[in-house]
Amino acid sequence: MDNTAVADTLDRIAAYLDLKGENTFRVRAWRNAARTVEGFTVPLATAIADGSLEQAKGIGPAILQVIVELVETGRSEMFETLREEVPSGLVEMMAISGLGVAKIRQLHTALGIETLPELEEAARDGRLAALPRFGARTAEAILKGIAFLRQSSQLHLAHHARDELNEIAAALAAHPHISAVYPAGEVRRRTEVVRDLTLVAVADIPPAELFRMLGDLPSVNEVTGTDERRATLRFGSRPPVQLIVTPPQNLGAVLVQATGSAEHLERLTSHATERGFNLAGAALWQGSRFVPTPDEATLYQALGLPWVPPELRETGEEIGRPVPPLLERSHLRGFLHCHTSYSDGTNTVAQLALACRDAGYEWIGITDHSRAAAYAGGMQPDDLRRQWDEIDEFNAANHGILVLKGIESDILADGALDYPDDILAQFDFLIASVHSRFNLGEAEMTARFLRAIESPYLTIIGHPTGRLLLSREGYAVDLDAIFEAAGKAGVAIEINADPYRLDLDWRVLGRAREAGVMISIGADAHSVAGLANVDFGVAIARKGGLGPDDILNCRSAGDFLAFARARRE
DNA sequence: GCCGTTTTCGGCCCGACTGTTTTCAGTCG
Repeated sequence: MDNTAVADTLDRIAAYLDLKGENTFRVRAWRNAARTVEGFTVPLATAIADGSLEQAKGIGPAILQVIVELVETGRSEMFETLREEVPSGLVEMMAISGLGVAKIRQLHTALGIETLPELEEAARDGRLAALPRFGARTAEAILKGIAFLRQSSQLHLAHHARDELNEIAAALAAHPHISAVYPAGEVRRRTEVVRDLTLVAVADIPPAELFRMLGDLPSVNEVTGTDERRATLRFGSRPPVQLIVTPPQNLGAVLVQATGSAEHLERLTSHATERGFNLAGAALWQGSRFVPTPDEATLYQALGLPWVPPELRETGEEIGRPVPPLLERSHLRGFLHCHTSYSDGTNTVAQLALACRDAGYEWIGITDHSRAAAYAGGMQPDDLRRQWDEIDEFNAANHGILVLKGIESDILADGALDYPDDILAQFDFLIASVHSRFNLGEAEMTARFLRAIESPYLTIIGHPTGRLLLSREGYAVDLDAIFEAAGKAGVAIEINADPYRLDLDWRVLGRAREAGVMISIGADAHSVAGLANVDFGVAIARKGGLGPDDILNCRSAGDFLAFARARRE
């Protein structure tokens, strides 16, 4: 079992214990252990062997034993027992906003509710609202929550979808008749959520024959919906994957069509038709002449068009336009937005800094939570002084990366930042984010941001809408008003690269740029493993058409500091 | 369940809002 699966299982154990009414600190211990496991950048088997797992904070004998069992055998006695004791529907209900374990337990005991459909029925027929401390509004909120959950369950977060596809692609690539496998669809276009998992395989035998052979593999549960070149495969309990098979001479045409979007393809097809081509099937034809397209560039070229990077294939308007210079990971010189063990991260300043150095960054901005974020171990003034001393000491030792002193300050309800100015003045830069009071009206929320922007110490606005993909809508806020104010004030706005956020949305990046806003890529890393988030931030910037000149992290440390200081003078 | 020590138990993450009550339990970040 890999690290992610182990972390998921630990979280699930925590949920079961919680639902059983266990001590909350015991529950929290399992949740914390899941976060610790996520923070490991080496496979857990390695961490078990070299003793580093045992040494890790939050991993005691009981949890260690379960992790070892999971890694070695893929299952856990404790987990299996819990799974039999607690109905799985109750765990699903924990994802409904407004429903916590206490209420779920009450529903279970009082009404015998064990599944989402049963919950929905009780919310509709009035039984739920009649319970003590429930009511009509709660029933309403739960129905909305169920609807949201249903919708979300059809979708995958980008990083989950990518991991699924990569694993299956690797397995398929080992097949003797498959020479290459490419992720396609939304995963390749780097959308923030993904509906369909699509792979393109290049094979040297007819698709039907290949599908038959794949169907005989023990890891493949099901091959369905077969037409002449596509089938839906199910590997074990994983979500279904659409596999499209092509000979090498049509790879370009097939990959373009498998990648989409529908709007891009529609425009591309009509462009082809106007020029006497036909792109409807699995290949490109010019009249009755077959046009080989061994890669995508050949296809676009045949149609007299520049190749379009997959991230930009959305509205169709990108066709025929020159491709703008797009951001690449290698352009980034600075790493921004990370949490250390001073607040809710799992690694030290030095561990994060050295990992960033090894990943090729020149500088890193440390941004732990400010004091109002008590739930996340927000920093008291004493903590700040200790961290600043630690950073000074680290920088004095010349480790080959510069550490900057930052903070992720809460934006309080009235728009004030979370420390007095004399403390704010001592940071090299500031990220400021909203972490509470989400349900102000749009006008009040917007005013809150505008007031924060007035502070000369603010450098970057963090995760501007507060959305959590597939679990929480962003709060109501006038983004364009914020763009305008930030652009004028010289305040940057973050693309939060946490794959659960990806906030700003790529669809609004063009408007931010037009308003003169600098964009920063904020990893929101809570461990060394979180450094990998940056890849998602880069993808979102590219989808929004942004290049290195638009991105604050592409500056040298000196230029970044000058950007922050310019506001204070 | 884990941690840390003035070690083998006591403390661990807390403050504010929401919908329900009519004083507060439950949820959230």
